[in-house]
This record gives sequence, structure tokens and C-alpha cells, in this order.
Amino acid sequence: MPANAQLERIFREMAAVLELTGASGFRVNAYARAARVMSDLTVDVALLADRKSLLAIDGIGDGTAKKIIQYLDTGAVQEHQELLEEIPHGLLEVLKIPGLGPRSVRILWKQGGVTDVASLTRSLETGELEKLPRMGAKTISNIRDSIAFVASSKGRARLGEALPLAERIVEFLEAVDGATRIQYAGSLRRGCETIGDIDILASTTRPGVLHRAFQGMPGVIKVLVAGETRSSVRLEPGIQVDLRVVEPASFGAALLYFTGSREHNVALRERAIRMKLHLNEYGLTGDEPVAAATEAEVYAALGLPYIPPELREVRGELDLTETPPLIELGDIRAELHAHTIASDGGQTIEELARCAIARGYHTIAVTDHSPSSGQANGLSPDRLLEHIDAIKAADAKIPEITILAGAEVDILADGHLDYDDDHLARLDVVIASPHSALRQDADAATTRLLAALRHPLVHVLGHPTGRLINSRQGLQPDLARLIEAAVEHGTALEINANSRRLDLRDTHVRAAVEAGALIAVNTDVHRAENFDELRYGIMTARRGWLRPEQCVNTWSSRKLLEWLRNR
DNA sequence: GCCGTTTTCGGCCCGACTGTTTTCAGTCG
Repeated sequence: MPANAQLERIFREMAAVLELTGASGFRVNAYARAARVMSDLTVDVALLADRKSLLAIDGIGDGTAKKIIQYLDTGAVQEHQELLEEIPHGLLEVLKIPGLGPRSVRILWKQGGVTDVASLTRSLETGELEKLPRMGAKTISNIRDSIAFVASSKGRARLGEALPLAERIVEFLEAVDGATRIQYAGSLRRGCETIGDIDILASTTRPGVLHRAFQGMPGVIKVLVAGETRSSVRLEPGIQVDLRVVEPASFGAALLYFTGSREHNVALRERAIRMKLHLNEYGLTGDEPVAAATEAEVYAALGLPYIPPELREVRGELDLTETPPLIELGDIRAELHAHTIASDGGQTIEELARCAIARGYHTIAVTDHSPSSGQANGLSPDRLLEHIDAIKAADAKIPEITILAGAEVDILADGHLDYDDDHLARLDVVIASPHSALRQDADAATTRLLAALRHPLVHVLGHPTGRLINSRQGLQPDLARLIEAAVEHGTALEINANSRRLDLRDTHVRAAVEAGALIAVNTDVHRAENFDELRYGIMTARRGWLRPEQCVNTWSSRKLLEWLRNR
């Protein structure tokens, strides 16, 4: 959906320019919000090209609707282009340097002649900056550090990198004298696919000791903030970690606050104000304290059910009247996507089965690659037949679990599958996935994936877009049409839990769930330890509001087998 | 620029910390 992405960029840039030119912060916020709406939209904005549909979206008013329509009509937004002419383009990069906000960048530009990061660096070296207001030695040193940090940083960390790191930090802090409760919060707790920084919340009888331990942790390369209640450090891999210490009595309010999202918090505060109450990280108060110890208490006092962290994105969760029974890790009873040494996996069929048994699964499907995935040692049709025999033999040998014979079949660029129907018909489960030609245009991708979804022998569409987080965009099919076909044909859409993939992504899952499509949450096992990545898939599923009954991996053995046979 | 269980005009979340100043502006989350 290129139009959505373009409009997101346009509104984001408009917000940035307006900040620099000193427009009202509320106007800036409005554009930033419009950008976010564009990124959250699961349908092509071109389908909403009339004023009425656009105005129905929260955060889109008259002005934004006009600009969207103008973009769809002409391919550009006039006011956006006019705004860009008002500032040197490189200034937008300067604004991204931590510690430099709109006020400072404006002064650098207007009074210091800074137009981009390069000219800022030159001014730092020549000492020009010292002449500007509020530019002391410390500030200049910090700017220098921040420029180096931005240059070396890889940007946002993947959930699969940040979560294990956060768990190690929590473990480290729990061992510090006086610590009573340590928990990570922020976008990590919400299960976002990438993480800007790690937020840790703590209660302790000895705050000073905890802060010092935190600032001296292994891997800390710079202490950014060292306050009474807040510490902030930069770690070696280029990730920032914030520690906040609170009283146990307000742990819930603080956890709520530091889990965010910011938009969710703002909405809660506005709700509090309407109820003549006041919400901050210390609690919900009226004439006297109302709630603070637990998140559930605060929500209840605001007339809301407990809202799971993954839903806190202002995507409709504030209209809930009860907590939805979202899927949980423990609901998963079957893994339907796993590789063995026959293709590019590291385990034998039996080793794979033992891992699955250890996790309490009733079923594991062996789904090795098809021939077109040459680099993954995909199985030729003949090898597939032999492999099926080996799987059946293992199934007979190991009674504690059902081992299904399957394959992960390549969906070729034109939509044809990599095995003929005779071979596919011999399999218990067929995952069809795109692995090559991942740069084809949106129409070709839609046609290709629709062909697989409609194929009567395909059970699951595997990692539908083929994207890799932070490194490959993947296909950009018309998701709405894929979902429609998936519902019509009873084909499941996969959430590939591999933390580099998370494909479908959260917003796609949400759209699929609302349309009533079946979802498969699979780990795409290649090594024993991959089973542990399931949690990332579950977080993504929860962010998509998935309930267990809509996920085929939660079904009883009987129901699952029935579905597989009757497809 | 958006929005309405006070409002179609007049609001729009709140607190910690830093650095440069002497009482607070700017940034961040």
C-alpha cells in the first residue's frame, strides 16, 4: 500500500517542519497523529478516498482529509511541498539527534547557520556554537556524543533482541540489595516488533544502591541521566535503557504510565479529567487518592476493564467493556511449521518430536522446503516421498505425539506451487510460502498469493509478505483481498513467530481477525531453541486481538486433524 | 489541526532531569 506509506512520510515531515518553524504544538501533534493513523491503517487509503469515510477515522479532520484526497488525485500535497521549501532539507536529520529539539535546532539554524548534520559538525569543531545562547561546554559535548551515537546506531532493536536483553537486566537488578520488584515496561511489554529503548520499573528499599548498580552494569558505555528517581544509560549495542524507581504503593500507576503507549496514556488522562480526576505516574486522584497500586485498579476506577499491554495503542481498546480473552502462550498445542536436517533444519524428525513433546504439544508437522529453495536444500519430489515414509515411521514409533507429514512449498513468482497436486495430496499439511521474487509489484504479489490461498490443497499461507524486520520490506500485497480469500476458502494465515519475521505483522493480524480468518501461529523451527521464539508470535497475535479459538494451533488434536483433512 | 456526556470555540497530559542560569527553558518519555 504505497499511498499509505507516502502519506505517513508526508504528514511526518509536515509535523517536523512545523515544529522547526515554530507552529503551535497542537498543530504539530495533529500532523504527527495523522502520520500514525496512516501507518496503522490496514486498508489501502485509496479505498477511503471520499471525505466522509476519511472523517470517520479518529484523528482525521477536514484539513487532513483534504490533503489525503489531494494526494490521491495529484500524487502530492501542495502544503507539504511549500513547507519543505521553508527549511533546509538537512535540518530534519539534525532534529533526529537526541537532545536536540525544535527550539534548539531553530536557534542552530537561524543564529548559527546550521543546515544539516555536516554543517553542525563543522560548527562544533570551529567553536562557532559556543557563541549561541544556551550552548555551554556540556551541551556541546553532548551534541558531539549524540551525533556519533546516531551515526553508529542501527536504529530500533528487534523485539527478539531487546526482550532477552531486558530479561538479563531485570535479573541483574533483582539481585541488587534492597530490590523488591523489577519489571520491564514500555513498547517491549506491549510486544512491539521493534523497540526504541528499554524501560525498567523498580521498587526498592535502597534507591541509591539500585541506581548506582544500574549505572555500573556491564555493557554501560555512557550514563545519560542520573537522578533521584530516574537513571538512563546507553549500552554497548547502541540501545538506551531507562530505570525508574517508584514506591510500591504506586507501582500499578507507574507501570501503566511507563508501559504506554503515549497515546493510550493521553487518552486515559483525558478520561480522568472528564471524571474530575487526575492521573499521573503516582496514581489516580480526586479530592483524595483513588487508585495506584495495580493497573487493574486504575482501569477499574476509570470505568474500564483491565486492558492487556498489547492492546494499549488507541486502536479501539478504550471502547472495551470487558477484557477480551486473548490468546496466550499456553494455549498453543501444535506446531505446524518445522524443518529437519532433510532440508535446512538442524534436527532429525525424532529430535523435533521430542522437543514438541517437551512443550506439551499433541501435534508437530514436519514441513521441509521444496526444490526451488535450493539454498535450503529443498526436497525433490522423489526425496519428498521418501521423507513422507520416514515421517510416518517416526509417527508410528513415537506414540506420545502426532507427527504430520507436511511441506513448506514455495509459491513461485507466478503463483504456481513448487510440487504438483499428486505430491501435495499425499501430505497431511501444506504450508505455502513466498521465498523469492520478493520485490515484485503489489498487483503481481496479490495475484500470486491469492492463487496459493485458493489452492484446495493448501492449508496455511506461510509468512505472507516475506518481510524481514529492519532489513527487507517484502511483498506488499492487497491484504484486504488476501484476507477475504482466506476467509472464503478456509485457509489459515500464518503469523511466523521467528523474531526476524513476525509476518503477518500486528495490524495485518487485526484486520484478519476482524474478518474472521483462521490464523496459525508457527515458529518455523530450524533449531531446537527456535521453539522459544513462539512468544514473539503470541505477542504479535495479541496485538492483533487474536482469541484462541480463531487460532488453529490451539485446537484439539481431533479438531485440527478434521480441518486438515477437510480442506 | 482536531474535537465535543460542559463546548462548533477554546481548549488540547504530566512530571523528571539537565544545563545554563539565578528562576527556568528545553527535552524526553
